[in-house]
Amino acid sequence: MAQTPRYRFAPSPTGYFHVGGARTALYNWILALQNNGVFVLRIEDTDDSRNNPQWTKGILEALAWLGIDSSDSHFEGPIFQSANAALHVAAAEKLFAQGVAYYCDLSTEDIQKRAKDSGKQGYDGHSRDRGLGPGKGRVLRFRVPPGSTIVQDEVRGSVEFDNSTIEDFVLLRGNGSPVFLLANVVDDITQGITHVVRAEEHLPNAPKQQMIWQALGHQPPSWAHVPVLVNEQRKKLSKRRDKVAVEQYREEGILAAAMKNYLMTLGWAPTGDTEIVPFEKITADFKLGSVNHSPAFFDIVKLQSFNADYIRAMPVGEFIRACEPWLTREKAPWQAHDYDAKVFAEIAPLVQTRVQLLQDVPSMVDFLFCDLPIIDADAFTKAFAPEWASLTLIEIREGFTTCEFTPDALKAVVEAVGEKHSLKLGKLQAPLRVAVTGRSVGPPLFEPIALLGRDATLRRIDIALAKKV
RNA sequence: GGCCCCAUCGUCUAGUGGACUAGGACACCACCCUCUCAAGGUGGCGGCACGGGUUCGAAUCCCGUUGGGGCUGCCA
Repeated sequence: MAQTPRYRFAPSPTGYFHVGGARTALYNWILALQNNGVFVLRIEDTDDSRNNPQWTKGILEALAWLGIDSSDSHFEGPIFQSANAALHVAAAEKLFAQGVAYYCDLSTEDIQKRAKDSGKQGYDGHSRDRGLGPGKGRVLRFRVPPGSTIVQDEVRGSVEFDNSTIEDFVLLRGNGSPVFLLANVVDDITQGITHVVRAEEHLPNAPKQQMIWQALGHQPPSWAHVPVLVNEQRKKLSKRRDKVAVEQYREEGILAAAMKNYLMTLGWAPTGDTEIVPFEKITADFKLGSVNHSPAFFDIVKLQSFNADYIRAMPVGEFIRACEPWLTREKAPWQAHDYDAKVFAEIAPLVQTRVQLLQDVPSMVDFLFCDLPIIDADAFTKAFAPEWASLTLIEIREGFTTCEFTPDALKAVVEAVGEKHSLKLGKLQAPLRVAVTGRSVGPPLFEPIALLGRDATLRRIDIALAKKV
């Protein structure tokens, strides 16, 4: 008797894939995995002029990046809503035939005028009993019955709506096309959806849609409205104002695992005192009933912290592979033929603990692959300000010409110069670091210098000294 | 305005009437470690919106106030 639970994620392809959408998709996906159900991906591409196939492709790619795609047997789709237009219209006609819906010929302006005259907001049911048939410019409206509608919500409990506060809403536009409210329900019915898990902004739609389900002769699904994600102003995340594109975070070098983990800590938390946990634990622990009721701030700083944690936890080999797109693409700050994967592999462990985003990697190693380092002027000035700077660097250069070119030997040379001048290594290395790497901060110095080789190192020191004098 | 939802450190959360001196994480600060920067370690700062109930006992239950949010389209 227990039927397979069927969840769905139904984005409309009107822009970049939103992190809030990703979170909703994740919830549905996890629930489907957990209950051995099905995750239906439905692209709601009906008639909106904003739709574009490019966005659909983006959604598919972003979901796949998060591990949600047809390679898993729980996945079904994508189904395109536009392909089912005939079913939507048929359902509308059925509702009209039943008398549950009626046509109305009032224009938006007419309705506004009537509302203004009567002092009441919204549509007043003017055409309820006018017996109008279908016609050009006429919309089909749902006849909201008296009484009240109770929505049983898995995260909020039961929510009651007084039907008198719900106006007779539109089902079919004047041009005959179905609106979201209808198309969404008809698709859910025909696709056998049993659980609707979506963002809280849809809660006011739930009573209307529940009435459509019932009028069409079906048991409504189990509803769950999860809190929205907000920005620092506590407003719902918007594509216009906020940085919400999943694709963009991916481009910056956020790891899918970090994104998934972080998203799941918004409005919910895994059991125990640790929030960075394997996805398997999240899948095992997650419960709709324990989802928070209030909006959550999407904190990019914390996301990045999660990401840094995930980066550090990677085996080095995996880290090196993950960095590759940022090192070999045309955006890399060096000539392709100057890049040496072997050299990068050598210092990779040193950069791994120093980046939050994969896109931060190139600037940490560029001095190894560019002919000459990109000198940071401020850092240079500051490093060479002390009177001992040039003097000690000349002595270090002396040592470098003859010493063994290994990290330990190089360090010994610098330490010896330091002892002679009573300077700590921390201070003394500053001019050397800027001369060789162009910056005052970066990975430990002597390993990269050894990698760079004697000739290149001496040349950089000479150039810095010449510039100074 | 109307309808609906919500309210624990700055932020994300744990907490489901006694184990709460309210726990963890991010951020911030200090110290330790250290060739810079990180990482790591230790410690610190910081919260139950307010007012009434109920109860032997309330962050937890009820009511009110205040504050925030969502919706209010022939968008989805």
